[in-house]
Amino acid sequence: MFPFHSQGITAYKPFFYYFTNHLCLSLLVGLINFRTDKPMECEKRTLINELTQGLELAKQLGSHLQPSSSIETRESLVKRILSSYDKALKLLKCNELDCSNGHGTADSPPSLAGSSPRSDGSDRDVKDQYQKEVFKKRKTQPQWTEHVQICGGGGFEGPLDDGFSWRKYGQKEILGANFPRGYYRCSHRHVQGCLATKQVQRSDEDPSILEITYRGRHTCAQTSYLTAPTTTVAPPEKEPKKETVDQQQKQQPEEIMLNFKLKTEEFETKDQIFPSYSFSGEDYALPQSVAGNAMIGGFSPAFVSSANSESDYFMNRVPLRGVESDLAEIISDPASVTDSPIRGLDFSLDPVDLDPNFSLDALEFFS
DNA sequence: CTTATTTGACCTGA
DNA sequence: TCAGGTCAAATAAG
Repeated sequence: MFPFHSQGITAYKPFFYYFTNHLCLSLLVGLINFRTDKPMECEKRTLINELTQGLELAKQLGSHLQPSSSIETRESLVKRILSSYDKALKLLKCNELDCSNGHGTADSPPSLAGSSPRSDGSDRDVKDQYQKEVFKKRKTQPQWTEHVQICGGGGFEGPLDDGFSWRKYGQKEILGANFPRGYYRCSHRHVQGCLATKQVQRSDEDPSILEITYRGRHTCAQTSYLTAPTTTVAPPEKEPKKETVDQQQKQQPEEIMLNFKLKTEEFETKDQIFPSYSFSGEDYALPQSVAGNAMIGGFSPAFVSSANSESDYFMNRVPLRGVESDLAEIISDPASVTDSPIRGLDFSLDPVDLDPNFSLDALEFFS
């Protein structure tokens, strides 16, 4: 899979520099253009964390260049680096798509207030129309898959607490799969018409790996963004202990490793991902503030805990029965009224002319 | 009582 | 026709 497998350490070194130079830089170009709108802080932090972790892992990779280091170790590091940068790229790419499509494009569902389920007449028509709209959108929504490996033990709440508020709406046995697939949608669907969904399925090959397929971007005003402190303590486990796959994942682990894979958002050319910038790569230094955000094991503590903070916990309690109560929640949340409901990243990817000797010290930009 | 999850039925697209 | 995705009544949990 990797060039150093067959050609040894010497062939591997350029590969390492390839990571540290080109990958980091192309992503940082996006970050440099990052506007600092407050609601974006969480995603910005996530992006920085991903890049920071990538850099740290690349450093580790550099220290494993000795022949004594195992290929497995190096391969693991490379995978994790790819994971970090893929995720960062995803954030950048998604935002770019959102910008080009216009932000508030999420259609709110037709009002379902007062319509009884599966009733006949016009209510049924409206409902069918909405459902068709959902199916239609499903095909056009961006889709990507994360592979999350869970290891260790502890209170990690896993992909169900990825900073967004999800509600499980179904579980299905999948043909040929050993484990059922769980279906989740954004808790704010009925309030704000957010059509983001995700599917969680345990891998057949390695049950410790969860394949999480996200569909659609959140167009809702996730209150976690508004209230997320940078460091919080997770509230006590509130989830019931049940024997479903998705429940089990919550009781696993405090350390996870992300194996992020883009499925549908392919980049057209390598140059898009790896522009031909060059700089002296090895001698980079992270500013303290950035390094302080470095993740341990995959998720930024800030990001993971943001959805678990006490304030968030209650802010995320979205009444799900009845539009009236949903509206009441919006009204009671000033930010929902005054802020744009769109929480997508808001930065540009305009081309930037870079000094060929550009150094990663430019990270100070973000401190 | 309120809210979240479960689960069988229904719907859609291939 | 069937597999996958979604809905919503029933049920569980707090």
